[in-house]
Amino acid sequence: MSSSERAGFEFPLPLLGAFRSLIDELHDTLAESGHAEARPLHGFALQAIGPDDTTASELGRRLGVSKQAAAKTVASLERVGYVSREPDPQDGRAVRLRRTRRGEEMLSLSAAFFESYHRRLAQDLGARRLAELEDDLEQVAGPFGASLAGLPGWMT
Amino acid sequence: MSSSERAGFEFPLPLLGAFRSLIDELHDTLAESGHAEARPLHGFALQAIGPDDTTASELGRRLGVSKQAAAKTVASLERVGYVSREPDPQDGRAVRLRRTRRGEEMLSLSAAFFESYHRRLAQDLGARRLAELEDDLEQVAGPFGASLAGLPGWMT
DNA sequence: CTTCAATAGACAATAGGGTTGTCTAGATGG
DNA sequence: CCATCTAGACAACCCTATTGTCTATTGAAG
Repeated sequence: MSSSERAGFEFPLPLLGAFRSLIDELHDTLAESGHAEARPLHGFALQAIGPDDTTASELGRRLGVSKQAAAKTVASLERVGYVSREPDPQDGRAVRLRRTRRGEEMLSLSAAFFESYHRRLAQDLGARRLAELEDDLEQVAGPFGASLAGLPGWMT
Repeated sequence: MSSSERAGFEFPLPLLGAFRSLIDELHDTLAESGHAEARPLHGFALQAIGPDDTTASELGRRLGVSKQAAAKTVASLERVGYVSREPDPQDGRAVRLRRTRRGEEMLSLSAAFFESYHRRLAQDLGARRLAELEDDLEQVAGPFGASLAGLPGWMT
């Protein structure tokens, strides 16, 4: 019944708020587990890199940013020890990126947090409501559901 | 039944994706209505300014950023003609910000878009599902539901 | 084998937006 | 009247994004 009172105006902010509170909570948890330097972008970039080797250019394409921007993200990842860079034996131009053990650990901790968060939601909302929430969100998100191309700077 | 298959991992992206696709669609619509220069930040800032006069410092407090950052946002708003600046007759230090007619028009167009988007969702999801979606999102968002303090730069 | 287009990545310049620190002018209360 | 607070301007600096330019290497076509 609350929705009949709600204006269309009030729909977007909770979407963003839910995302932010979720990610903020994740990084609080990560910080308590020895990953205080982790930034939200790191997790997304590490996932985009994937379990196998990649190049900075390819990462840029996956994230939808320029290769220069990707290179800077990689520099940040390397600085905190989440990614290693080694020359490509096959291609003299390329530098192969690989997630380090610490990078993998960060992703594992994130996955564990998301699972726990998910279980908490199932308790708070009920399994059916959570299932419907996820279905509806995917429908609303559409093809953007899995991309975060050029998020920083997107508002401005 | 799809949620039983879903990992906790897959929850955050649709939240962000839904928000982005919504805002992107809004700005496509705005661009077609003669507001091509409008940026997402403008809408949020104009709403924070409110229908009455405000100062840049107050805007900074409302958005949760420094007054210098707010001043730059105001400069951007003034550049595209969404806000006017006039000296405060009561307070010699202050500069009163006021939304211009064009700023109000941008907000009206946005409101109309959100209403239309909302109606479309009600059709696609059904009124009950939409109501539940909104309730659940607000619960998940928690106190962050209405704030966008320091969004740019938050990821990094 | 040589030439030439495409690619990886580095470097520089530029554009924003964020922050803190400093400064002046005006408001305010003891 | 003076001490303190506030608004806003200005500067310096950090960070990320962009485009443009450059070298080195690859790979394919002549």
